[in-house]
Amino acid sequence: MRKINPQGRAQMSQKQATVIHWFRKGLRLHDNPALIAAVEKLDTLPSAHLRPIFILDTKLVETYRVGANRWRFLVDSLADLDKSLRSLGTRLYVLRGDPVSQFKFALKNWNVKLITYETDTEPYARKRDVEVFKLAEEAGVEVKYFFSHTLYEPIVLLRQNKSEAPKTYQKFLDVVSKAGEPPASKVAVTEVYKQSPPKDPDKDKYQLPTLRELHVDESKLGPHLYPGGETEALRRLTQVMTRKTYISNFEKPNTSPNSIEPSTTVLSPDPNLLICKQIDWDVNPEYLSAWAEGRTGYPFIDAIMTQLRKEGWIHHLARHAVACFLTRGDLWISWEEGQLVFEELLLDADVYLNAGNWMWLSASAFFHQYYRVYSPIVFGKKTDPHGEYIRKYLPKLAKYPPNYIYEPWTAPMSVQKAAGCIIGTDYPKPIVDHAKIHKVNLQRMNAAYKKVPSPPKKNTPKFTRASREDDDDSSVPFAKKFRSEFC
DNA sequence: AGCCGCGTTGTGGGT
DNA sequence: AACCCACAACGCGGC
Repeated sequence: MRKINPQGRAQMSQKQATVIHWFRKGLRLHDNPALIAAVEKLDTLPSAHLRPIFILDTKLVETYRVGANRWRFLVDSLADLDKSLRSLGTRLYVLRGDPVSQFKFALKNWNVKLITYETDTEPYARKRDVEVFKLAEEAGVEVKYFFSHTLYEPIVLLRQNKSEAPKTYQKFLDVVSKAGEPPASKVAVTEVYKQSPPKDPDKDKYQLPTLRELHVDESKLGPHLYPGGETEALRRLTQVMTRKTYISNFEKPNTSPNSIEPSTTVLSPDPNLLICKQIDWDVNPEYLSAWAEGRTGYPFIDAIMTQLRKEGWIHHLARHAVACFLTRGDLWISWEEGQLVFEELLLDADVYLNAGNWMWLSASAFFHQYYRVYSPIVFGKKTDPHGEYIRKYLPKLAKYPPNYIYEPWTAPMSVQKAAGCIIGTDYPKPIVDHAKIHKVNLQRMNAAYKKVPSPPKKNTPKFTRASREDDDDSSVPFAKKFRSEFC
């Protein structure tokens, strides 16, 4: 007669197969290929248990600077996700601790058959995922990951660009245009178990986090304008999509102050990916105020700055001319000073467009042909040879003949007297000699561009160039392929 | 969405 | 008719 001992029975129940879907960023049921893959796996494993998990990295909670509102957004999102999962006969299991330890525990105790997740390209996530992947590999457990956080697989785009991130807008467009159509979105998961759900062995464990647990100082919470969660997000999306005028005008953001929050991915603060060239700009309050107040002695520049100050709008090429003059062209003052003046004076100032355009024009980012220097004398002549624009905004110079109006300091004294405007008395002499200073500045730009940026920290996961053989998925073991892309 | 100097080519008037 | 010459227009490379 065989003895049945309770321990053995417990052991038997632990043998129930488990499929893990690891939620990280994509806290949603719709358009979630990794969740779909997890659910599909259940078909081949009768009575298997799905564990949708979220790991609260407690060390991160203690050290990562996240505001109260953002923590609340996460708590909201997880609660909404849990609610949706419960309606499908499952739930969210919130594990606590470092992800590697949590997976060690799970792999040891849950008879895991498959782990699925959505890829995350942030450095912290890549390092974490590589470690978890190794653990799973050692345990002989299959892992499936999917690119669904971004429209395209970043690795594929990188490969198309020789494994380098595009740093100009044109390059970015080129790369995307060769990538073809992004994959179609996936329908929401609406069913998990075909039969009645297996019993939850951890009914009272792995509960949702609370604000208190996350040390949220509730006095720092702002009004609850944007609750987190898939349900609320879809509601807002649906609502926006009914506003046809808003949508059709969205490409012209200058008409709409209430735009959707911009993505911050392009301006990542990661110090290893510094986008902005670090240039040794001068601090020169005299030059700065002369520029801002339209008394540089260059009529074309001063006329533009006068129009800006008086009327609040200047043509975009005029913006180019004065931005170049302030920064790399002549005065060698930081674009951030110019940004502040434009922000103060431009009726159409948009903080992101303004900052981006100043970086562009100063050749600090996106645009790098720094030897393309606008002349404060000849640039305006091409479209206004008689200087009518200058006459309008600088009436002191209105009587200068066309051949002197762009550089009145070259006019003979007789001409200056006849025009009723003595240079150096009635209108300033040029504060810099453009012909000389722009050459000096070219050398300074040259030096700034030659300066090697500080090397990336060691151990930072880095995209490496994949060899041609790796393109054939079937010939390369999954783990090797994964490492070649993520380690 | 630069500017300059240089060389080449084209043009028109004059000898 | 053939040639000279000044000048404009254009393309290119370097910064």
